[in-house]
Amino acid sequence: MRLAELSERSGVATATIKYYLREGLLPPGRRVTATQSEYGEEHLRRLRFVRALIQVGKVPVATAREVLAAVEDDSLNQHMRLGAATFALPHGPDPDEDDPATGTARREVDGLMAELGWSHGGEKYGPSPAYRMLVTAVAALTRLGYPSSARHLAPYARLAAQQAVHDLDLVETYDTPLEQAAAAVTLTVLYEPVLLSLRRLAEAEESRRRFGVE
Amino acid sequence: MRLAELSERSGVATATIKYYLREGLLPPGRRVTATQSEYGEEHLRRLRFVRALIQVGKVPVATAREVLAAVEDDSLNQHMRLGAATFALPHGPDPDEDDPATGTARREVDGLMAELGWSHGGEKYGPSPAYRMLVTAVAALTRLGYPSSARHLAPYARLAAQQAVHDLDLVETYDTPLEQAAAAVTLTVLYEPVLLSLRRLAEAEESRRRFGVE
DNA sequence: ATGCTTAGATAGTGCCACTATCCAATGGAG
DNA sequence: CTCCATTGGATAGTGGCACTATCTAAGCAT
Repeated sequence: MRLAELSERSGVATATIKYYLREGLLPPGRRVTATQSEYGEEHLRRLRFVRALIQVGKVPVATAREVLAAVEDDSLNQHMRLGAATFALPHGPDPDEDDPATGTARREVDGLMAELGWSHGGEKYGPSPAYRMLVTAVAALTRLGYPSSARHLAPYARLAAQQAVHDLDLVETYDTPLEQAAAAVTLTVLYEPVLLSLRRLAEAEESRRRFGVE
Repeated sequence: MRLAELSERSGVATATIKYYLREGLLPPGRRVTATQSEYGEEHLRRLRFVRALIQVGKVPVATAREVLAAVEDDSLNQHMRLGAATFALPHGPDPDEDDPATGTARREVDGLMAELGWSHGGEKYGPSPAYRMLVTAVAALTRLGYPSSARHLAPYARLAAQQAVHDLDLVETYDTPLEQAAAAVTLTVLYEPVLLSLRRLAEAEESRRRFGVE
């Protein structure tokens, strides 16, 4: 298949595919002549994955490249590989250490982690992006005076733990480490909008139940 | 308090505050002279809220304005007010109706909604943004060959319902409709990074448990 | 009275994800 | 065998967005 067909079947403009090739999100095709390359089904699949990461998962192009590299890095063991992929994911601004609310937030988060027996997720490489993201968000809530103590967060954390069990069950249905790593990234990135919208729908339902006319 | 102090106490540059005033995210201060205005604690609070929406919640400026308008629109009843606020929130690209995967996704989502007894969330105003977001995300998963049937999604939906119960419990701790609406937006927008990072931390924990070398 | 601050207007910046244009080299249609 | 559409590759341009910088006239503070 040549560029035009790849574009046709993926719904991505040829100029954009060239851009992704330049950026290293797609491997080059098999060179046939000086001006033609041949692309296979694997390119199509990869292109769809990249598109989903960028459009649905809102992952920046540069980040997508790092995530894909981590997924395919076979110098890592499986736990590290999954970690590397999720470490590269977008995670918002770092905590503002000048703000006293950050200190408060950190103590609550640390308390929560301890209560649940979770590790900070990054003894070797510093706190994980997810941990920093959590501290930032909790600090913002704290500044606004909304409840964000370990006690308030614990029920949500327990629900998250149940999500994670489902997530990893699904990952383990795949056979090869590479497929597993790809599945883990998909689960983390593409399931996020799914879970988010499910929660919003559930909130609407619950709101109708409590406040709804009708 | 004058502009400089508002900037000082919020950590937001004066130029940015002027920008927010121009964009209607902040009400103008009380005019003291032709070139001075006085701002109060309420401005500070509002500014912090706006900042949190934009920086932590990644809500575009134009969208933040709409959300704030909906929260303060007292021509709506409470359920509608909460709905209007969340309708305005960012929700990604609309489903691609040309793609057969979208049809498949829609059927699964509709089946799931029926199974749970949820309404589509928008009989009067068309499908809700959350519903469209869910269809888009499920279609993307479908195209990539990942499981996204109603059967797979149901456990996550049930967890979302539990989150929603906690969410609305918290909303109901506030007395006035306005505070409740503000709390609902905060919960939807600012809790999202919290839940997201909790899930990622839980995944890391579960991954360590299953794959981890210690 | 004089230097700092402010409101308000306008223009510029930096980043990002594309998108458009060119060129030389094919390659397939007739 | 000729000729036009397509390709890879290089480079430059676009549009959206969230600021950010500059300027001016008018106070206020000392």
